[in-house]
Amino acid sequence: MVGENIQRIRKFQGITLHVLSERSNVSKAMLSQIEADKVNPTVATVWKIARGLEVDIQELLEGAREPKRIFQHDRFEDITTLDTEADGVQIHVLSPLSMVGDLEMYIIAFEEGARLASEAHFPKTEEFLTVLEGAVRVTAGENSTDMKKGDFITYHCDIDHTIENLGNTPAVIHMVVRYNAATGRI
Amino acid sequence: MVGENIQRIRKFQGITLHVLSERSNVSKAMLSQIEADKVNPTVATVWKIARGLEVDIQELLEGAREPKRIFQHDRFEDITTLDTEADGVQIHVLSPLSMVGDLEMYIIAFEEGARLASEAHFPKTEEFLTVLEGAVRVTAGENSTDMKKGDFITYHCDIDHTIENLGNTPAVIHMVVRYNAATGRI
DNA sequence: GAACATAATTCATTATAGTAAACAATATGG
DNA sequence: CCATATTGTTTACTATAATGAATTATGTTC
Repeated sequence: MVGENIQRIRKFQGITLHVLSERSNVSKAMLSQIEADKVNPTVATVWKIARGLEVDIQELLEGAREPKRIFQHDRFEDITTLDTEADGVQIHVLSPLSMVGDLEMYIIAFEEGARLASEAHFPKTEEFLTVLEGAVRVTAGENSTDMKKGDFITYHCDIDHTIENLGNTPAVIHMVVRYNAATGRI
Repeated sequence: MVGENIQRIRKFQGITLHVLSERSNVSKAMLSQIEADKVNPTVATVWKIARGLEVDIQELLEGAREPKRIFQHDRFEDITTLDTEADGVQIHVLSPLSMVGDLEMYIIAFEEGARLASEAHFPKTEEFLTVLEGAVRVTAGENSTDMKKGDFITYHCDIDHTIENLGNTPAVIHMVVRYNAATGRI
């Protein structure tokens, strides 16, 4: 997976293994083997390659998931049994009452460990979430994503979803909820 | 650096090297050496550790990384977003290109004295502005309002309008623009 | 402070990441 | 065609990542 990303970016930039080797100080033999997924590079090597390609290391690691990711069952149970509804979560409604059911905007603050669980909204409802401070984990269905300050995510929320602050500092997010009342939008 | 992050998160979770070793399938000897920065782990090993800690691998590799933007509709997919800067105004586009002309979201940073002037948008276009840091003055037509951190305003912007930072500190706002394209929506 | 338990570090060994150099494959030109 | 670069792969070797077992440190309880 890492190899595919490296090769894709290298080919896109139109540079050879030799050039990338010079720019990254990684031998072209190693680059060849990494791209062919024959070896298991160290983080230091991937760092060098990322610098040589002038991309962020996450660009190279994206999609590089471990084959089998299993949910830790004990932890999952812990989370589901917590009854922290609006406990440690402060919701600040920005949008006026006239917009309820249309387009709603909030500032939401999470204390350490706080979580906000939402049941499925009406069909085609979308949420737009921007992290203003700290970090949160957003889980919608089976998908789960960790986000930091400055990160943005949008997702359909016609399934149950949760937002939780796993860090050791308060987290603040900006949330926009749009209720797509049978609009013909994409 | 990776070692520091791993140890910090492990200590925060209150688990031992032995437990993390079981959860990650990485020997505690290796974990010890990685935390002490005595070795140079492979990405596969760091992946296993990240899974054991239930964090994203970027959490472990990060020093200070650029904010990442995620666009998730039904599944995770990447988007391209634009960043423009001119005259002390930095515009950070959050929403994906697929939403242009529909619902757009931005983080906009103003240096001291900077101002952003917008011509009239299409009819019935609305803007929703939240001040995240500092203070700004919003002028639409003859109306003018001063806003500070935490304030929220919504206004129709089918006339020229400007946003300016009159203070002596940088200002940051969150902006939502909705183009009401003759929809039957309220 | 001896005895016990638990946590983290070192030690000895194996597996493999990483390199330089040789090799193979693909052009480009005369 | 042959010669000569240019690009990517394979080989031979060295450095070191990774492991399990032994060792040292850190508590706890009697």
